[in-house]
Amino acid sequence: MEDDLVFKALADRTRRLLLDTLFERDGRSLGELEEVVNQHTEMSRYGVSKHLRLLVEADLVTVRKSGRERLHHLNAVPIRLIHDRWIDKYTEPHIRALTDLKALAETETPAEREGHDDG
Amino acid sequence: MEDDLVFKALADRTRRLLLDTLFERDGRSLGELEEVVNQHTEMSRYGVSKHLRLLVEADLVTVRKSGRERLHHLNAVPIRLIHDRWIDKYTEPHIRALTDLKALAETETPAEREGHDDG
DNA sequence: TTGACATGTGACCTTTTGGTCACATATTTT
DNA sequence: AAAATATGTGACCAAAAGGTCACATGTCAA
Repeated sequence: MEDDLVFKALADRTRRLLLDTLFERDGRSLGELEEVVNQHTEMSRYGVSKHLRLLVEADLVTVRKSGRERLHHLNAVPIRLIHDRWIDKYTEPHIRALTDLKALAETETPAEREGHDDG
Repeated sequence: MEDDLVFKALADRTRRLLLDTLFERDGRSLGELEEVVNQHTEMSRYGVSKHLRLLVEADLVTVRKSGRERLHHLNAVPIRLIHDRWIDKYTEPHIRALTDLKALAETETPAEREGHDDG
C-alpha cells in the first residue's frame, strides 16, 4: 500500500509548505526551497532535504537534474487520486457547491456576516 | 491552522479505512465501525473510538445522535479543499486525464502490459 | 586537478502519535 | 430503579516521526 507514503508525506506542515511553494512556481532547487522554508520557520538544509525526499518517495514531487542542481516539480496526480477515493463523480458537483460557498463565506468581512445565522 | 487536523487525520491507515467504510455506506455506529475494522486488523473499541474522535475533530466525519447510538457520516468537503489547494481549475482536466490513464493501466492484466514502454 | 558549490545518507536524540485500559456518562429495557 | 447497551475521556506505555549533524558524492569554474 504505497498510498500510505502520500498521506504520511502530506501530514507534515513543512512538506505542505514545500508543495505550496512548488504549486506557486515549479522547478526549484533545494537551496531555493530551503530559503522559502526559512521565511516561515527555522530549519536546516538537512531537514528540508529530508522532507523533500519523503515528497519524492510519495511521488508528490518529481526531480530533474540540471547540472549540479536538482530541480523539483509538483506532481498533483496523487492529490487527484485522494479526491477520487472519497468523492464520486455523482456527488462531486454538490461538494463543489459547498466548498465554493465556504470560500465565499471566508472572503466576507465580519460586517457582511451580520445577520447570517447557520443554526 | 486547523487544516493540520485534516492531514493528520488522513495520515493513519485505520482512519482511512473508516472513511472508506463510511464512503461505502453512511450512518454507522461506533460498534458497527469497530466490527469492520476488526475484519482487517485487531483493535479494541477504545482504539476505534479514538480514531473516530480525530476524524470528527478534523471535520471529515460528522456525528448525529440517535438514541444511545451515535451515527457517523462522511464529510467530503475537507477532501475537496485539499484537491483545490494543489490542483487549479485550469490544469484539472489534464490531471484528470492522467489519473484516468493510471486507473486504466491498473486494470490491465500483466499480459496486456507487454510491449508498453514508458521510458 | 583543485577548491567551491549543491546535495544525499545514516546515526542519533527529542517529540508526537497509536493503542490499551480503568473509569465515567447517557439511553433503553425490564 | 436496576441491568444492559453504547459510547466518551484521561493516564499510560511503546512505536514512529521530526530535526540536526558528520561525512559523503557529484558538478562547475579556474
